[in-house]
Amino acid sequence: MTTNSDTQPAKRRRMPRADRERQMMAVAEEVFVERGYVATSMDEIAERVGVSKPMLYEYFGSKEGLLVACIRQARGELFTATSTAALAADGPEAMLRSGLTAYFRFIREHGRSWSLLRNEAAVVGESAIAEIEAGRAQQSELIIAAMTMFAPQPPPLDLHAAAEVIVGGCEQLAAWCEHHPERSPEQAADLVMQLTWFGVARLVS
Amino acid sequence: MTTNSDTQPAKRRRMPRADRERQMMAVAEEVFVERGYVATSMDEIAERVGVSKPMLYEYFGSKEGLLVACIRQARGELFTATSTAALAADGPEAMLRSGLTAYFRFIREHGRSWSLLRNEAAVVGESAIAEIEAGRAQQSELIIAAMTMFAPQPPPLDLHAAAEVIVGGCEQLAAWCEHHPERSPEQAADLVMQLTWFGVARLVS
DNA sequence: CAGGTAGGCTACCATCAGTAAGTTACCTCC
DNA sequence: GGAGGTAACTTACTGATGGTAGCCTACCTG
Repeated sequence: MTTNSDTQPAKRRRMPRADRERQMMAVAEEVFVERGYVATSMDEIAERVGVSKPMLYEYFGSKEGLLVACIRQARGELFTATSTAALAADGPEAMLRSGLTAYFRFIREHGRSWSLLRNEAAVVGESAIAEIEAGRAQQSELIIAAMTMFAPQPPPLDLHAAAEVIVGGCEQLAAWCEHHPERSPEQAADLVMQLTWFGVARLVS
Repeated sequence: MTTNSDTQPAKRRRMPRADRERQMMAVAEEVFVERGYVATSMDEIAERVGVSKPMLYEYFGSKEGLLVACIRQARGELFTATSTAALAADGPEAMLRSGLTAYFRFIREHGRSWSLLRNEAAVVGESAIAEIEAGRAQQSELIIAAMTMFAPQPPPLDLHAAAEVIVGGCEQLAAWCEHHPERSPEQAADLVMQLTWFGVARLVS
């Protein structure tokens, strides 16, 4: 059952490291989401990949390392989505709105895996938390950069703090939206704009 | 070493269940914060309490149960702090500001344990996440209640969403403030007010 | 002081993260 | 087309740890 040996060509083939790593991460993300980090065993991931456990350790070092790799990839995708959207807009208000919209769209599409990875990270220890925090910092700095782009003076410390509030607020709002699917990503972005734009505009005026 | 039997009076004494539970939770919170949830063993908690492992299972059912109990207690304390502060103020703006200030003060004082418990929760599975979410919902409903108190019509759905944003934003800002100790709880509360009050006021007008 | 009960213990199991040491498919270079 | 090096891969194990079964005993009540 595990090895599909009914047709001879499907024998487990060797695979270049990069490909195998991608495959492992895809399977790992799936299983982590399905079972949760603690309840997931490395043996199960290995079995689903069709490979033996030491390979996972060869490539990712530890269970935590595997989780961190999954998080890092997800965060890279999220950052690509938001920064692309933001940079395509003109003017600070449009940039913030575009970035927010892209954010809520991304979360809606990758919602399950994203929230799981975000949540499960903390249990692991230092490195996974650090990875999550790095993701938030990335989003926060994107906001700061976009806002500062039109207000050349160095950003006030309050802008950093405000960016943190927005990032945290969006995260929570995205989670809330999962239970309120009638709210579209655009509406969510609009609400954050209505709630905070007045305050942000004053900081970058 | 484990049993301090050098002086005869210090023999391990039996203790009523409620007291023992409190003691266990205090020790567990300490160890969870110190090591992180995954790296903490029930044997270690039991040893520090001065009791054997099955007692922990007798009282809390599982490692997860113990964590959930710790989180629930912390969340109760936080809610007491914020709701007391908010209800002592008059007028929606003062209420929100008081609640926020109390929140950031509480986090600053119980910061380590709070963030750890919050973070570590997710790794466990359903019930710990649920506990954390319940805490956020509690704060969010407090905000809604305080705002609605002066705007008798039923709260618009946007107010719910806005409350979620504020709760999430405060959480993130509190974490950020740990790395920026020059910012006082009052300043943090003030920043959130400046950033969001305009938007909130429009919802409850 | 009998004796019930709640608090407590020892000793164990099953699972799972992580590792050591060996095997083999595939590619390269003669 | 074969030698042989290397990277992919395996089997078989260990130690730690969450969780449990079954027994013991301190303390209180009568």
